Amino acid sequence: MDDHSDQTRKPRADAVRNRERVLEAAKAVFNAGGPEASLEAVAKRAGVGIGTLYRHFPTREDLFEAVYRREVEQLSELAEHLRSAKDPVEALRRWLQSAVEFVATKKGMLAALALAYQSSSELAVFSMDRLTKAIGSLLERAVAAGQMRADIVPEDLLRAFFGMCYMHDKPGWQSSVLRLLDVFVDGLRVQSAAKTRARVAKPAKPAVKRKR
Amino acid sequence: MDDHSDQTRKPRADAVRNRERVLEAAKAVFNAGGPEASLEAVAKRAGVGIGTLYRHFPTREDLFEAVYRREVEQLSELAEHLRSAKDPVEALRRWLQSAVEFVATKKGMLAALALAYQSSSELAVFSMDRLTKAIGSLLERAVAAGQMRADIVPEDLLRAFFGMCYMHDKPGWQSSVLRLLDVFVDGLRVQSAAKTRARVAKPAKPAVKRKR
Amino acid sequence: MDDHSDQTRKPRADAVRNRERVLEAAKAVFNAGGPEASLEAVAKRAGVGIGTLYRHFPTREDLFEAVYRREVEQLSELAEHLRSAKDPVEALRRWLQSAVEFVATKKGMLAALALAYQSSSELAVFSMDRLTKAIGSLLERAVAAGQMRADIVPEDLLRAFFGMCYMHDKPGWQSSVLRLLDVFVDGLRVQSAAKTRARVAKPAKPAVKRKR
Amino acid sequence: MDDHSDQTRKPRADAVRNRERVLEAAKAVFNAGGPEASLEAVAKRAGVGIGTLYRHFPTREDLFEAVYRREVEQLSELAEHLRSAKDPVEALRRWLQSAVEFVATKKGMLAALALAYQSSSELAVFSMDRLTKAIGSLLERAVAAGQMRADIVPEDLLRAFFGMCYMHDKPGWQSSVLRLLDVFVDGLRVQSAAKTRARVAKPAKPAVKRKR
DNA sequence: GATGAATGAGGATTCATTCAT
DNA sequence: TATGAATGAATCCTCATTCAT
Repeated sequence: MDDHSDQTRKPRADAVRNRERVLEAAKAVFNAGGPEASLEAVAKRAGVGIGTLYRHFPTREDLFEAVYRREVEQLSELAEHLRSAKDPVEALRRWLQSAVEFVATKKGMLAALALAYQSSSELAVFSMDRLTKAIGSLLERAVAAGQMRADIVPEDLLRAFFGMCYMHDKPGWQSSVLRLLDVFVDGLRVQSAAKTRARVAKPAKPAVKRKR
Repeated sequence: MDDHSDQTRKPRADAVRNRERVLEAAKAVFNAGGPEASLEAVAKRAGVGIGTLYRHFPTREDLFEAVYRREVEQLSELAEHLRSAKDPVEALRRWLQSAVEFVATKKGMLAALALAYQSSSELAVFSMDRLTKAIGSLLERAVAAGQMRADIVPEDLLRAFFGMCYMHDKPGWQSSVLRLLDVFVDGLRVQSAAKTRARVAKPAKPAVKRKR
Repeated sequence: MDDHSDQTRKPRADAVRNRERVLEAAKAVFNAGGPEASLEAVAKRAGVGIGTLYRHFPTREDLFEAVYRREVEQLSELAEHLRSAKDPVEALRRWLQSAVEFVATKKGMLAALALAYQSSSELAVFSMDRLTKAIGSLLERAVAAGQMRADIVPEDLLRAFFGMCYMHDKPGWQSSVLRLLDVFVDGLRVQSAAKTRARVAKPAKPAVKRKR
Repeated sequence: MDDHSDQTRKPRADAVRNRERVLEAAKAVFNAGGPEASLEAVAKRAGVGIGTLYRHFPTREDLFEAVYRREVEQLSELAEHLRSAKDPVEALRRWLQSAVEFVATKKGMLAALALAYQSSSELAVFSMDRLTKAIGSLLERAVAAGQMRADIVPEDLLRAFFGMCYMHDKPGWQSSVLRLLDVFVDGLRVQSAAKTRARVAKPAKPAVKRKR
């Protein structure tokens, strides 16, 4: 085959390395300085020229995309694993807890979530969609099982989670958020048998009604 | 005291007027463009020279301070009014609800809260202190009455409230936040059969009354 | 009257000076480096900060405008003076000669003319219009007097003049252009019967054959 | 001669092909975007890597050279053909007319001519030399035949021609230039006494006919 | 006190050119 | 040889901030 028809020749080793470096640097820098951070700072931290950064990611959005998309996917996959858990309420609780961990580790996560709420870029739409579906599937199960109130939509939960995590600067924020999520999930539970009965007396199963 | 030694003599009329104008403009501009907004934009909107703005508020922080401090105080005072309410849990719930309203109206509020969490400026310290005390007093009563879990500190609540409000861009955010706060307060309640019964028994509609 | 209502307070002395400096520098720099020249080079040559340049002329076009508009007007006025000359052909010849001088002195002129032909900015339209009218009035008189061929429009003349001047780099270009314009005006003259006859006598029709 | 010492051995087939591609692309790109056009744009259009372009043409000038030299030669050869024409004045007129056509078709021509005047690169020197000789030979004949004024040098003519063509953007530029060249050649003709007399004779007001 | 001019640092972006593969 | 990645200089433009009037 002719060289010219070979569209995807082996990517050059240094190119791959640099791409990776830039991504790493971008995570760190966007984290520290927010999404407005200087691209030159990213390049410098990555140890590459600014031109190299631009070659790999022609626009700021492209860089965002590359940094955050995978993180969103991982969080989404986590939800899928948890769908097989026995207790649906606990599954949701665990997802939220794991998500906190996730945010703590791969901090870029937060920016991705913020993006999902604030912007309307392609990435934001993707993120919102993906996460909404992830939480939605967990929520739905719990509601269908009659263990959770039906008036909370996935977007609400996403907002709550995101919001609680958002200010993750102060030391100890993790335990604070974990406490809050705990309270929150408690609030979501359909309350005690008596309560439940009372509520069951009413129509019940409104979950199906949601547009889903 | 002699007039000449009086440091704060009659402030010139136009100076007062300009100060007010700048404050108004700053609220509007920071609201629209975030706290990074251009100070020249503020001056222009206020109809004064940039130099005038700087005379009144030598640093960006000073301007923030002047814009937001009063808003924080108002929110704090609200808590004091609610201390006299009968049901301490409902008092807290109502404070949170009112705070949402507050944020919806005087949007600068959010910036003030964000500041409280993120920065460590004088204003931030002041805000944090003030709001923590406000929420703390409500929380304390409810805990003391045995109606609320004791493992949540005021800072947690502040974070939860702030976080939930933070993404106030999408239309309908208010009702979303109100739903979430409702769930949250439910989660805060000490769960006892008696209480539950009581709830069902009594009219107890404050939360239910909202359109939900 | 209140300061606020005084829209055009006396322009600050240094501001005026700087504006003038920038204009001077711009003329020189655009001349040397063409219209693509760096604005920072202009600022540097003017001895002002780049910000100052931008304050006075927010866009590159604004600067062009300020630099060239007046030159075009002067050239136009020259045509008006010449309308009162006795011999219309000589008036046109003199205008062209003076224009060469003009170009030699205020070299920015050339750029203005180039602009008139190439771009379609407001300035270009203005220039084209103004110069077309200027030449047109001279041309018209000569044609009306039966001393000049009628198949040449002002735009043609403008192009000829502009073109001949365009390469004004080599030493001695002025005399070259003056010679050429002389030839050109000769060619514009209505040719006597005798000459015409002579020409017709010979075969020599290639030029006549063209659509003309 | 030994194959090994032969500096210009079989040029690799693809190398030849690429060279040609680059040249074609360069013509097109320089035409569209002027001589400042991006070399990467050229490479992209040629479908080769930027490195390949540089291998074939180490400097921008080299590329210019390769693109334009042949065009200049063609124009020069045209002059030689016309030397055998009967009427020397008409020969010159026809050369100029053909040159306009040439410029219209192979637009790169203009750039070559511009180069000849503005720069002093090797190519410019070559072009200037070649074209000066070409025009010079035609001019000389006409002057020698007593049909043309003797005070115009080849460089003058070149300048006139080049200048008139230079702004070849507007639609209809060709006919405008052809008209102008016609006038110009008329002006070059040696004028006779008889001619002048005749001129005064006619009153002629065709001026009114122009659209004005 | 008010004004707005001046300044320059900072950050985005584009390309010519060199070099590793 | 061909490729395209890497580099950084050059330029544009925006503001925060200081100062002359």
